[in-house]
Amino acid sequence: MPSQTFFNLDIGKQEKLLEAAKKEFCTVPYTEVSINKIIQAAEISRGSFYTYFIDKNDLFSYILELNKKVLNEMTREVIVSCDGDMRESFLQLFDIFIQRIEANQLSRFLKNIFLYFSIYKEKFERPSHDLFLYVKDFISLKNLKSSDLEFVFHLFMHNLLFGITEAVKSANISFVREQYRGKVDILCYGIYKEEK
Amino acid sequence: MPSQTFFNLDIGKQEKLLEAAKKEFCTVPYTEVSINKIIQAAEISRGSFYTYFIDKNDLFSYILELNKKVLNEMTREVIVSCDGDMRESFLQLFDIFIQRIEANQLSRFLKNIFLYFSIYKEKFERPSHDLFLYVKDFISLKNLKSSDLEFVFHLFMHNLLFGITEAVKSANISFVREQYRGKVDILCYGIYKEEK
DNA sequence: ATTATAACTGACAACCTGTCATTTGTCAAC
DNA sequence: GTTGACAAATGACAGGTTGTCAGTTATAAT
Repeated sequence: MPSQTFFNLDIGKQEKLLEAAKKEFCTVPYTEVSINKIIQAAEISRGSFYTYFIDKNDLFSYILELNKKVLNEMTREVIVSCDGDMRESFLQLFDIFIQRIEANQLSRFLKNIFLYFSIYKEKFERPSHDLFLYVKDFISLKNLKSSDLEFVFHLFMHNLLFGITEAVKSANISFVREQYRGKVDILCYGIYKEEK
Repeated sequence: MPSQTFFNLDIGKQEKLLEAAKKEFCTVPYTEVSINKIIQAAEISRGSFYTYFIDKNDLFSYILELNKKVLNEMTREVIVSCDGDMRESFLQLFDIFIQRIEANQLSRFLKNIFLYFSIYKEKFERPSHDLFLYVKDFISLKNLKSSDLEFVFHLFMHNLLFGITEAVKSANISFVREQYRGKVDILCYGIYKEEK
């Protein structure tokens, strides 16, 4: 979160900095983002920057926060308009995003977040993909509905990784284990009571 | 991948470098890993390092690769021993990992990868958690089995983010859209044909 | 006009990475 | 034993980074 000093600035100056930052975050991946570049573009001194924000991550989180509000609001609205039905909500949410992408209403910054997210995902999903290729012929299709097997495999892996992570962190392993097993069954049998 | 020069080194020297690197990767998060520290610990010169590996990521990928083989092999074995049944396989995989964690057989490096993964996850799942709190009261439970609602919400969000990411990247949006809708139904109705 | 407070500055120390001209080691051939 | 050729190792260097802090400037209030 920015310091009070930052909020004391006149809006123009605040926005100039935020715009410069957004531009930089959109141009290069997170690790390569240079505070030098940002302060040059925003025409402020190094010292000033560090009175506003703790570090790069603080700045990034703040920009994310600004966008999050809009997204949160939108998500809630969609869910309400769908009478709380998750399936319908998430089908609609996707379409709304697609529409915005096509209409170019999705800010460059958000697009970049998604692409950044995608690089991040790749780092963890590429291994998962390799593993899938390595084992897929051994997976029995007997009990499975015909569905996107790789996707399903990723869900299971995702869940497994998450479970192990929790286990590494947690003291109460048997609790983590029960949670894990419950989630496996959600994946197997779904979350909806009846078929459509 | 390391250069041929690296493989020409005698095994002792190779391992000394890899051990130093592992230690460093286990001590600080990826971005803070310092090649300086590694070469000091491994007692090699800066120039040598750069003839062995392209950069930090190259080194990291290689160490990951060394571990991956073992994990891939294990996964396949478990799947085969479960006659290809995914549910049973993933239940067992978790238990095997837990066992290794408890027996301290899981290398410090792998543990750190999981913890590192967890920091990463947090960055993307924290927002999702906040969002969940923001909308959960509006979600209708009518059609849902009683199950871990937050987990389910994460799965939907995960899927949505992935779908949007694909849409941002892809040219064929209607294909991405169909895939997405299929996945939503997998989440809703599960992947197994019959209830247990 | 004086003072107190808030905001700003840029030089600085302490790091980092990747390069490259040069030195050192090794081994085969003469 | 000497030479030459190639592989490997070196560390100083250029050009970057971040975060700090003592000093300066602006603003507002008495």
